[in-house]
Amino acid sequence: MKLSQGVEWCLHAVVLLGQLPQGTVLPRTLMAQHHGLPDDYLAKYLKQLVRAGVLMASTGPRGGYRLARPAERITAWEVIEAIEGGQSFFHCQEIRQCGTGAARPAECTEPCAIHQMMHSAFLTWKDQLSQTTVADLVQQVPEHVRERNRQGLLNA
Amino acid sequence: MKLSQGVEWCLHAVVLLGQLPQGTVLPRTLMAQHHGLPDDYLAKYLKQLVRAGVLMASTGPRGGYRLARPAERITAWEVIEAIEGGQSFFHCQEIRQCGTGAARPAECTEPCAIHQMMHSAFLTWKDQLSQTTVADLVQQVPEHVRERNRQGLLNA
DNA sequence: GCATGTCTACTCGGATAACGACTGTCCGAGTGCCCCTGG
DNA sequence: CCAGGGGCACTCGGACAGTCGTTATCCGAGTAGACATGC
Repeated sequence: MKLSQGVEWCLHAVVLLGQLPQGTVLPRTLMAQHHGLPDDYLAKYLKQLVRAGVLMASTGPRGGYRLARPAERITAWEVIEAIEGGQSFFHCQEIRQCGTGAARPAECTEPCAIHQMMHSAFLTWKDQLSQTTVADLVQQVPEHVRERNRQGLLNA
Repeated sequence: MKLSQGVEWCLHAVVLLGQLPQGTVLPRTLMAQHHGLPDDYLAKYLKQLVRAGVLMASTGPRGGYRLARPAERITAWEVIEAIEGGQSFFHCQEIRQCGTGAARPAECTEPCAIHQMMHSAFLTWKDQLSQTTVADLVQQVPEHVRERNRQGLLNA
């Protein structure tokens, strides 16, 4: 099992936007070149971020993507949710109710122990990612790198 | 992203073995019938549990699978690790070192913020599953269900 | 000089192939038990 | 009646197709700005 690489790309894209002055619009081409990513394929994922309300897109000259909200109010989980769908990666098939040892529906009023454990672990994972904002990630980028990125992107 | 269904099957299989007297050997056919699973396909996953040292297999008449250790000393994570590989589901591609905005290797002595966050969340997930043993899961199965399973499987 | 209309270049969005992993199935290898046979 | 050997049924293990999701790519729709033109 592995996450789509789009998760990494989108997180980097959002962090990149978070390094620029609030409201800055960045064309996809620049983003892709900055990280050495295929422009067309990156579009597939950024589109999903727009749908999820994380980014806003504008077309035409001087168009591009910008953060839909201040970086402090966008969590890493929102980005992952937009790409991966946000549902638990464990899907209980209720096999306890199948086969010769099937439990009766009356005995299955609540999820089985395995389901509960997996769901609990997933919530822990999700919660941890929900507590990290894009602003937190931006702050961990060294200042001189941020400055270099601003110079490279705003003057382009 | 989703976990292989083999994870669910194997967890149920291990919990089922944990309900029987210690050292009980159960043929795969019975296991599959008990949960209504395809026997041949289940083999694919149980094999991996044997390789990982979670189960022990014996062939021939009266053969089958049994727990390699007492249920108290087998964790849920071990089962998942045997099926899914145990590595983090986030693979950092170091795209910060690619493209026009590439960081120099000297600036990348430690993982990037995104990598650190994802890895930390993964460890939390993994640790939580490592703290749950098969015995814990067995105890959450209602006693009358356990008794019914014992009757159904040992007398077969 | 200014307003207006058109035209061009730029940007995002949706639709369409190629690849790989998970899913599903088959047959062969090995082993322990049972039964038959001979003493 | 007992010991030994052969046969058989049972079980796991590895190898081979099918299906779905991720990956990768292309082209079209729409828009904002710039330029030329007429007043």
